[in-house]
Amino acid sequence: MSKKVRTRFAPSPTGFMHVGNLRTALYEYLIAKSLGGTFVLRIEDTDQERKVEGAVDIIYNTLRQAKLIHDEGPDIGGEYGPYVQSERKDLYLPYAQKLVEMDKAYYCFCTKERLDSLHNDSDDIGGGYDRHCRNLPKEVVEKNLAEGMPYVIRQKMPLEGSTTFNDAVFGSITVENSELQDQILIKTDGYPTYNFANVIDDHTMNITHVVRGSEYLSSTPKYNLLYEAFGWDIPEYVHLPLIMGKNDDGTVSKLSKRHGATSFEDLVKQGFLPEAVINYIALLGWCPKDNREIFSIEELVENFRIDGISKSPSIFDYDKLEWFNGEYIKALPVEKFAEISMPYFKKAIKTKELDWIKVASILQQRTTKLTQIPEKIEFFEAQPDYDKELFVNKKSKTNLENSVTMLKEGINALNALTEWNHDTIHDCLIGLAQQLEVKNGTLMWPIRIAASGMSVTPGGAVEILDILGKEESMTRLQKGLAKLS
RNA sequence: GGCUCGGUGGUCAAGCGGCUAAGACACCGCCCUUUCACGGCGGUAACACGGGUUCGAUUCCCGUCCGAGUCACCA
Repeated sequence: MSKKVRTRFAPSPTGFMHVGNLRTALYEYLIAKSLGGTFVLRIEDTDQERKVEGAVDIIYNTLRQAKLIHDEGPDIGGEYGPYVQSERKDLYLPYAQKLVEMDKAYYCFCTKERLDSLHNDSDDIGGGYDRHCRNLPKEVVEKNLAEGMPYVIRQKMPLEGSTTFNDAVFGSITVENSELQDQILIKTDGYPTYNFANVIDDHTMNITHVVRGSEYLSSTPKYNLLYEAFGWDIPEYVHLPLIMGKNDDGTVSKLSKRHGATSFEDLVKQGFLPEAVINYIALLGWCPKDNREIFSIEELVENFRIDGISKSPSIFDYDKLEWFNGEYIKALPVEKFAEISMPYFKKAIKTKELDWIKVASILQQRTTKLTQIPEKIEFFEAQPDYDKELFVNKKSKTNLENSVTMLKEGINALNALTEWNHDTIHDCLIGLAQQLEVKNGTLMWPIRIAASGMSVTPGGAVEILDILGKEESMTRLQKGLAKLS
């Protein structure tokens, strides 16, 4: 109850933001903010071989778009910097050496080749390191070191006993120490491994809640042993259930490329709104007591509770995401919707000058993904070559014969209009239907078909004529009439 | 394979010893309607299995089965 809550998001700059990662970031943010704490961004780039150019910018951009604003980080600083592990490189070795002094770690001079053969020899999986260097005489170690022989530093796991730790979502977990590998702490290149750097950084940065995917559950005892060796307080562990994808054969596995878009950027590219993505993944593994579904990031902060996190893995459901996206799209002011849709409008409409607000207003209620837009409106740009059978519709009571009449009458009536807008067109057509003593659909159907050339359109006949303008409308209606005669 | 974790409809999930086992997505039907959609109403569909504990188990314990994660000089 004493310490101020601090969580950290510690991604590796791999070049894209997996939704599982993003969800971890989200929960870290929510835990910190819901408890009045601090959210820290730390870049874990200890793997020099996997460095990707521009990857850090992707992290910043994603966090910004997702509205997960960090309080400390490489770009804004803070009192626990530096926040990039490669810039902290010199920090780790002394801790590892201290562990060696305490006999909790040791130098290992085994070559890559020896390790490889070790893995190959053991036919059953799980051979691991044979602890070859665990008890090298001190003189040998010093001699090797003096000769500049490459080395790693390994953690010296207890051979007996067991280690128990507590997790906020999974509860108490006990593992036999004999199961634990003498994992590497410092690599040959001098960089710490992820596991080691994590412990050192989390402690020196005063992190109170270690939040991460449940794939780390089995390595957590090793962390505990490290904390205990140093005599440090053990943080609160919060392991999150994994996000899975459904395979074609019905099995499930960790969400990956073959399941569809898995990165935040890809999702956005596919026409999903950042808010919708965040809202959806927030509910993947967490549930409020009242089972509400629509949450802004601020509302999530208000309602988030760690005990609402579930243990079982969940499958990423693109259908449900799409539903969320539709809800968010519908909730947008039409001007805003028009603005974010503009790139998609332009993709379909290259020459015509349309009233974008009107286009947006007929699209907004029926769009669940922005990428659906172009195909829905391309008929405004150019009419597709349609079959005259489209004029036949049972429900509207239209056929090839009466469509001719409807079109003729419609053209005459519309032609007489001096003002061309939604209301005048609407009143004109509705009035005409009454006058002809036919149901609205019987008149509207052929007109909509002639105007669009499509059986399914966003908006009805009136909206389409309005957007098309009088001149283009009349041309299309005449063409439709010609097609029928 | 060892170890660890998990198992409520197709999916996300509520439930935390007693309920006709919620809700949402998807699917189906009806209504609304100038198409589609939106919206409204309704429907199909679940406690993996076997033992205990208990007056009573979806809920607690054990076993089985199934699934996942992990066993790297990757994070």
